[in-house]
Amino acid sequence: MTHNVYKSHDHHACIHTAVARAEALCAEQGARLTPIRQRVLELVWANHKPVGAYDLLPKLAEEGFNSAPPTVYRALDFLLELGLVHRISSLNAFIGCTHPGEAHPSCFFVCRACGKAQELDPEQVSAIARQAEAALGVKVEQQITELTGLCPRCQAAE
Amino acid sequence: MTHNVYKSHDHHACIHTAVARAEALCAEQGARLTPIRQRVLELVWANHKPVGAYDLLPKLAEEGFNSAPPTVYRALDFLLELGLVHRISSLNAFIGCTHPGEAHPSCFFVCRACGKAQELDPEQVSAIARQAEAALGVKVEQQITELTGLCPRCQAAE
DNA sequence: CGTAAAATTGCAACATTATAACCTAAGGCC
DNA sequence: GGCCTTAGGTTATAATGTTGCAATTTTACG
Repeated sequence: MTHNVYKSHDHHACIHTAVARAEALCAEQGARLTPIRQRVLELVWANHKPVGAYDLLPKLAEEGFNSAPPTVYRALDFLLELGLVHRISSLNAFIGCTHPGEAHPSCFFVCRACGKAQELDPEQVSAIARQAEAALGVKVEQQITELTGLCPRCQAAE
Repeated sequence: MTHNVYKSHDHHACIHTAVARAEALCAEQGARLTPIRQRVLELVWANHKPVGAYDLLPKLAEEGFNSAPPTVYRALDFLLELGLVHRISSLNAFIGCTHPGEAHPSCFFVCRACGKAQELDPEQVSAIARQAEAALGVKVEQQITELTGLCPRCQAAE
């Protein structure tokens, strides 16, 4: 686990790092990190909380970007494709990936009180896939794990 | 793993068992398995494929049940509450639980070709929760794991 | 029983999330 | 420049899920 979002940290650096990694990955893959795509990535990284596609629309509009649903979904699809963001299915929301570039399952803990999401070590999650493959003969192509509960701070606050 | 949905089996028995377990669980908990709720459970168990809420509406209508969205969502909420069905978030769909009554995380493999879903042993999934709790100090309340890929039959067919 | 409270259902409208279809504009390449 | 591919703009619509309230049924209990 590279980082713990429930501890205080220089969040500006998180955003900066995410953009730098995106630029590097796009250069490597011959993909274009256009202004809309970059801005959507930054907005997804605005805090460590999963963000809905429709939450992004007004923010893009404020900044003079086009902001119809297809615009933001296309940007999100692009970022998902490159592994720069993950989708949290149980929330219909999106969150920045902390280690893009390496193929890995999506595995998050989301605090139900403060909403912050922490990406988890995918090793154990991959083990589930390997076991399913061994037990059933299936071939796993994608997998997600989503945990919900209370982060340390919100447990204390209750 | 109690059962492998990718092998041929007497599926009529699956439905029958599911209803019998539901009746027992409701009796135990003082909950009411009304006609709508029972029929929704049966329809969810119609095959081993996750079913969307809106897929159920016309089937209920055919049989003379009321079939507005709230009707089916209320029935599904009831069944979820008792752990008789699980929700597959990545598909916006619902599927019968193979071992209701025991609190356990939702963990499924879904074949992207035939659509059949197999519930998996939750032990490894619970281990992920325990590790997250140890590493981050969080308290896990709910968790889901969803694997996608190809079942043995569909691998052979490709 | 009989009545009050609780649970369930019917119903209409609406909110949220996501996609389709079709066209225009911009960038890459010979 | 001319051609192709990718990206973005625009409108409409599909798919999924919820709210609020009234009517009804069931249960609890004296």
